[in-house]
Amino acid sequence: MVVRAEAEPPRRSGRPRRSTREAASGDPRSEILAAAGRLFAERGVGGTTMVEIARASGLRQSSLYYYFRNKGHVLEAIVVEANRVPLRMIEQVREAGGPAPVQLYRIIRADVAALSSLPYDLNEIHRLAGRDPETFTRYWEEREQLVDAVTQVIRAGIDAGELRQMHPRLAALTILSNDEGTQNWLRVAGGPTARDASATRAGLGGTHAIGGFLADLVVRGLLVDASTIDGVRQAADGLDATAVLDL
Amino acid sequence: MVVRAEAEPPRRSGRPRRSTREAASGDPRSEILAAAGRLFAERGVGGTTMVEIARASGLRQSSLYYYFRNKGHVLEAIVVEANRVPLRMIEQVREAGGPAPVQLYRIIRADVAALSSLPYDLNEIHRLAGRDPETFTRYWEEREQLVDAVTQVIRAGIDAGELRQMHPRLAALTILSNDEGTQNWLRVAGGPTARDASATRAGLGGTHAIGGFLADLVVRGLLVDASTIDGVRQAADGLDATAVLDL
DNA sequence: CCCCTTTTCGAGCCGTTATCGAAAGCTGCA
DNA sequence: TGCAGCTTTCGATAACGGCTCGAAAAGGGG
Repeated sequence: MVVRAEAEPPRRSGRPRRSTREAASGDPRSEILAAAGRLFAERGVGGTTMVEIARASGLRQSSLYYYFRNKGHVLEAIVVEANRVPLRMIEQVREAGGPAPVQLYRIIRADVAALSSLPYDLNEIHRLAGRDPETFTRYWEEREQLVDAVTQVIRAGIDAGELRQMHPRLAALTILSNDEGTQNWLRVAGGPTARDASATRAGLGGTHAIGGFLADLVVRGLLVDASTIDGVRQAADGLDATAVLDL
Repeated sequence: MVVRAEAEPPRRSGRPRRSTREAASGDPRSEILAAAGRLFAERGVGGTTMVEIARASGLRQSSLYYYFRNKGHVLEAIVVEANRVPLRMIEQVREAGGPAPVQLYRIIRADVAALSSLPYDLNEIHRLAGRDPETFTRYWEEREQLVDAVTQVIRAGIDAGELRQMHPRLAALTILSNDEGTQNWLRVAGGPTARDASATRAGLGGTHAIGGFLADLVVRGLLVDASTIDGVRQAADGLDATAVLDL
């Protein structure tokens, strides 16, 4: 079986579709991804069948395999974005400069918001990607970059004497997994009763506020002088107000 | 279809098994759970089939349904323990008394260790339980108790003027999800390369050390006077050294 | 006009969950 | 002794999901 390459050379000829629906936009590959993304978000990866994805993109089930080797590869194509959004954000924050604690504060707050606004549950992805590292090489590479970036910010803070002495990578991993953990209960919302994120937000504040709480907590815990947290928060607020991070 | 009740009235008669293996211990129900537990731990829930569970407990696939309505109920029966272990631990810590920050410190450190030593990945459970709240009622109830308990500890700390002013439930949720997040990367170990928890521990310390790091970070972030963290840690160390928490 | 390439489809294989009815023991009672 | 009823196990099979395969249905170039 040969799978249609990602970078498309020729196009459009072939046997006509039985269903004409959704022939709208350009290439089928993107349409499949769009449809799959919607469905994964709605019902989770495990809860979505290839037949459903096919129907939603105007194809028959078996035609999907012309574009993707299997279901995992459909997911992979969607999910590279999951790490890229936070990566871009961190880059922007680092370029903006400023003291390490302020950078860290902004990173944490924005990361929580970014992860929470992903249509799918990052934990599900994380698990699936863990079970099939071959398919998800890109995912793991970019996650590693994420850890590296945060590690460097922390190291800089330690060197500048602003952050306490600690194992920078351990701290980075802890922070990132905290962000993911927070995303997780924002999504599941602490129980089956209030399942969607908006319900949680109503009770406890938006993702910005909740991310802010986490950032406050963590950065304060890392600071050499905890009392400087107020200045850090104000600086972060100022920067986030002016330079809107485009996610 | 009638499922054999959980509390067993009569027992043992019926058609003999084709395979005699594993007729060892008492009731089949426990044997199934034991086997399923092992397999879930080894290959994850999704990666384990009912045929495998059956074979491992000396039965045929269809016989499992005499004891459990479906695969989800097998999982549910195993997984109630997931919340009970931390619950018992928190109770012990609270009974031991002492300042709220110390209690919190001990709770966080022990929770990370407890979650990490679970044979299965709590995140997978969390997700499955979220998708099927009916089956997992007990799970959610006990998780709610967990949140409540931590909330109360925090509230006590605030009232005593030891912890900063904050939304106690928000803080409790954040802390618990951080523990879960930490468990998550301890398990997946930051990437597909070093997949088992021991590999991670080798690099960054045991679950006790990593839990300690998180506890340090979080409690310090919550303290009114961050400089008291050293006393808190020492108190916690002392208590954990003497009164060994039985998990 | 016919062959080649591209795209799509239908049929079907295989593995998994779950159901159903029957088989195979045991127990107790006529 | 024999048989009726209960409990436990099994085999067959339905339903469904992922994935493969070979062929059909176009368009384009010689």
